Amino acid sequence: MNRKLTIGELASAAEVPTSTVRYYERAGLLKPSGRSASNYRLYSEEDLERLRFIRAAQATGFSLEDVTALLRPAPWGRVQGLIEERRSRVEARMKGLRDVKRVLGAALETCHDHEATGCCRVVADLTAAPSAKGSR
Amino acid sequence: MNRKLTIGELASAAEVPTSTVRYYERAGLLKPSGRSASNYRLYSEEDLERLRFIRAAQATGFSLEDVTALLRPAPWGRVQGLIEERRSRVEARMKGLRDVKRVLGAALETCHDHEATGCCRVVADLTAAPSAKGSR
DNA sequence: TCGAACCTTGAACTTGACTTCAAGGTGATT
DNA sequence: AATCACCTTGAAGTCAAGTTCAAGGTTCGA
Repeated sequence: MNRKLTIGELASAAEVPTSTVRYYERAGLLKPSGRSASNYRLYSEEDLERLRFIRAAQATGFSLEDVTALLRPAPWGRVQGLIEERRSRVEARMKGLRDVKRVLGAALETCHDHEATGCCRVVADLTAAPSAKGSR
Repeated sequence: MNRKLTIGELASAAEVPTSTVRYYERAGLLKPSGRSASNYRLYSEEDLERLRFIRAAQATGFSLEDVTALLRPAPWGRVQGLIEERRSRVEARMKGLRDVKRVLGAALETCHDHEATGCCRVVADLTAAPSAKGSR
């Protein structure tokens, strides 16, 4: 039990190419927890979870540098602040996504409205400018 | 009223460099709605909204190609399907973000727990592997 | 009428995130 | 003992998304 994975096993479990895993290692994001007698990289289940986290964070718009910061162990005391900061960045992204979703929903309605015209120029009202209003 | 904006005005309203605006034009994402007598680009409020949308979508992990697709007017009939597809991509990102958020929350707790150790290795339990569970 | 702060184009450069290549070693099967 | 699918390293190549550069034209306040 608790078997170690080779790079290929890890990679296919997380659905990333092995080349990417090696790249993440170069980038300091994911080090194998060991090496086999024949110098093969060996990874633990935690490494797999870490890799999955990297991909999840990245897929939602964080750069690898961001992810590095997200994953970096920090001396207690700073941790709380860091996490708060990280959470607020996530919040900001969520807001962005909600905007995008709203636009898509609105688009659907609008399209439906003038279905007759045969065409629809999505996205008329959008992110609702946060400041500087006056016209209209 | 309904004044047209120069590229600089547009850019500062949306907080992007003018070079980026020109780049988006090259990329086919945002064309000025007109030109001045002296060949300056001129943009409408709608262009500004479009630009803001581009940035919002992009900030949440969509590539410019994705955004192009999101914004492309489509013949009615295909629109509905396209929007559904786009919405599901947004949903996927939201889910990813929720995972990241959860991890950060968990991290905070964990840190708090062994505050005494002086250090915290964030992210032990993560995206909760969708399949292949058995250990632990 | 001058200078500062804008605008134009095209082309070259940069950065992040990978991918591909070359030249080999390893390990399981036949 | 061979073959094939894995693994190793280092270096080079690629692609998206900008940024920067060079060489000029424009607009506006002093």
